This record gives sequence, structure tokens and C-alpha cells, in this order.
Amino acid sequence: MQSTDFTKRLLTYRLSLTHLKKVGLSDVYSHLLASETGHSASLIRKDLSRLQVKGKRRGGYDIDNILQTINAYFGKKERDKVVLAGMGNIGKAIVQNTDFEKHNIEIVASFDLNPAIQRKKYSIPILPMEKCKEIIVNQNIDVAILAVPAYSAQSVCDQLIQCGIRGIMNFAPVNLKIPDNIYVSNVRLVDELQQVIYHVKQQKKHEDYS
Amino acid sequence: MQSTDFTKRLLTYRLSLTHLKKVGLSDVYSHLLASETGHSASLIRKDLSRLQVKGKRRGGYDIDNILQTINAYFGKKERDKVVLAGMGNIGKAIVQNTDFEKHNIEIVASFDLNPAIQRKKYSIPILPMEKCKEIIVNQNIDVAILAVPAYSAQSVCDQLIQCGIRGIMNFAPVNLKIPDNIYVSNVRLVDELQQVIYHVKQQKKHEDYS
DNA sequence: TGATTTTTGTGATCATTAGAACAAAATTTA
DNA sequence: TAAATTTTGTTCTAATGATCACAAAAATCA
Repeated sequence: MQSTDFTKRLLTYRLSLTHLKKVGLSDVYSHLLASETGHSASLIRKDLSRLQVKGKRRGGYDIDNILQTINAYFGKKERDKVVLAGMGNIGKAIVQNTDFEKHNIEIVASFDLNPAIQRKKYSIPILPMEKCKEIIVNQNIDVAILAVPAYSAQSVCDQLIQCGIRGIMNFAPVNLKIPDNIYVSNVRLVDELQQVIYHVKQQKKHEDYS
Repeated sequence: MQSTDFTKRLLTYRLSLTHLKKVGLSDVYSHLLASETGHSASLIRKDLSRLQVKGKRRGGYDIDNILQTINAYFGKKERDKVVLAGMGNIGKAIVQNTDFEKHNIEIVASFDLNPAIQRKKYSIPILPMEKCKEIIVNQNIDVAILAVPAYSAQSVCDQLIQCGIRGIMNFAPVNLKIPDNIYVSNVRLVDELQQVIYHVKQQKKHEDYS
């Protein structure tokens, strides 16, 4: 299973539209949204058409209408609950990141093997791994953030799936082995940076020839 | 400018291959690498062919050979240097993440407005924003990690570009306005998680119909 | 009112890319 | 040595997806 570009674009649109709304706009032309997001105007019109968002010819699209439709697309009626595994550097950063909360995503608990970390005070409960089944089953959680070290990633992943987790955002630099009804999104920070470095090098090389 | 799937796949291959090597293998079949990475065997053969990596018919590919070729592709002869802007939660997590170091990427310094953070001890120097030009120009840095709050992201981004930065890994949830010779990779943690949640919901919905 | 301009909405086209399929090579087995 | 098997390497095909281009609509202007 893999993510579509379409859903990714919608979230980009949402980001720009909330910004534009904050700045005071209530309507937007496909062309403006294009320059904000970096996607072409015609692609944006097609995406909106696919969402069945109607614009006014020569009047643009209603921002609130688009935003509501995008949120409906992602089924954001009630709060989404997730769990976190691993309270290392990345786990801490995630817990302290207020953006999840802003988008109505609640991290209900985190699991960590280290009892010292469990005793520290965070805004959410830090529990030993054994509690994971209890929380996931009782609170009916589908999605987990995996932020444990590489060496334990696969086994923690297996445990989470065992408990009923269906989707994982994985920060560990490993290619997880998973059944194909489980959705995994790999966040590879090093790879991402490596690609930026690569593209810059390429561009510089290209400039040298001109 | 945008990232290709090809380069992204190469890094996935690298990840699996280093793992397989560690486990004791020296050769690999396209089929095995396929099951490790989740890409199809024929696509992997095509990618390797494109890299001009030769395999032995019925003998598979030499792992070291692939790894060397991939590293050469990314120009990893010498150490790559980058700077970091922002020492909030994400900035700290990045500085403490040892994976960058492992891949021969050096974060040479971080910039932050807060003098209290500047005085704390980290493995790299934390400097006021004013020092940014000096560091970037003197050390000839091309790439920056942008981990500042959303409200200051655009202005810090502009400063970095002013100093000569050509590529940015951006963690701030904003669509940066940049000249089109600058490469930006957006790491949208909330969006990523939102997509996982979405796909799981979709799959569950789909199951209900069967 | 009629002409002109602006912007949406969509059909057609073009390009990219993944996968299927198969021939060539190499190794094993009988 | 000959047959069978396995795996690469590449061509062909199909599908996806983005852009182009233009018609329809709506608003402004003369």
C-alpha cells in the first residue's frame, strides 16, 4: 500500500489556505494557490474538481469551502488518537510539538523501556511497553508513531501490530517487515537531508557547464 | 525543482543492503532486495541497470559494489557539511541524532535567537543568528536544516538564502517562498501522520463493504 | 447593451514510470 | 555433455498523472 500524491497535495493546500485565511482572504484563485504551494494552477483546479469543490467562474474558490471539504475528506469530525513508542530525542520532540494538537490529533500515551524516563513529567503518560496492549485495545487506537532505536524497531513494530495497530509512522532507519494490510509511512530524516545535499550538488555541477 | 523517486529508492536500497551486509551476506538477488524494500524486483533491476551496476546472471549482485555505486552517485567522497537553524524540540532532536554523523554528514553549527539556549552545552556550537553569514560563507556551506517556529520560518529562510544557502530541509509547517534555483524538502510531520490516519480509515471503511 | 477580460472546468495530449514478459547467460543436475 | 533451472537485463505495454488548451461562464468596462 502506498500514499498518493493527491492526498499529500490536499494537505499542502490546507496549509496555504489556512495561512491565506489568517491573512484576511476569503476567496482564492487557482493561480494564487498555485504560487503559494508550488503546484500548477490547472492541477489545483483538477484536484478541486475531484473534491467536487465548485468555484465561481471569474470569482475564484471560497477558502472556507475548500478547507471544510479537505477536512471532511480526511474524516476530521472527531479527534484522532494515536500512541507513541519510544521517548528518545525524536519521541520527546513529538510529544512537545503542539502542531499535532492543533490538528486535533491526540497522542494518548507513550511507551518506553526506560523506567527513568517513565518517571519524568510530560504532558502525556509514559508507560512501560507491557501496558501497550491495554491502552491500544481499550482506547481502540489504530495508529502508532514508532520512534525507537533501529535495533528494536522491528520487534516493537511487531508488538504494536499484535496489539491491533494498523498504521505506523516510522522514524527508525530500517525497512520494516509488515503484513500488507498495515500501512507504514517512513520518515527518513537522514535520507531526506541526503537528497537535499545531492540536488544542490547536482545543480552546482550543472552550472559549471554553462 | 523536485525530488525524483529514483534517488529516494536508492537510499532505501542502501538501507537494506547495509543491513544485509551486517547480517553476513555479500551477494543479493533482485528478488530478495525487493522483499526487503517493498519495491518490485524488476524495478530494482532497472534501477541497478541505470546505475550501471552489473550483476551475474544466476549469481545476483555484489552488495559492496551496489553500495559503492550508490555512495558515488551521491558524491560521498568527502564529508558533507550543513547548518541548523532553530534549537527548539526538533532542532535538539536533530543535533542529538547520531545517524547524520554515521552517514558522514556534519552539522557544523546551529543558530538560535535565545541566548539561554546558546549557553547550554551541546556537541556543536549554538550561535546567534547574526553569526550565520560568517559560518556559511567561511565554511562554504550549501545546505541548511530549518527547524524554527512557523512564524519566523520565512524570514530565517530568506536570511539563509541571502548567506548563500542553496538547499533547505524545512520542518516548519509553512509553504516557503523561494527562488526557483533553491531546493527545498519539506518534512511535514503532522501531514505525514494525517496521511497514515487517513489510509487506515480508508482501509477500514473498505473492509466494511466486504 | 455589447465587447472584452478573467477565471473556472474539463477534454485531449503527452510524458513518465512501473510492471510484465521474455531472451540471454550461467550454473546445477542428471 | 545435455537438459533443466535460475536470475539478470531489456524491450514492450499499460496505466497513471500532469500540462495544455480551449470552451463556458461571469463580471467589468465602454
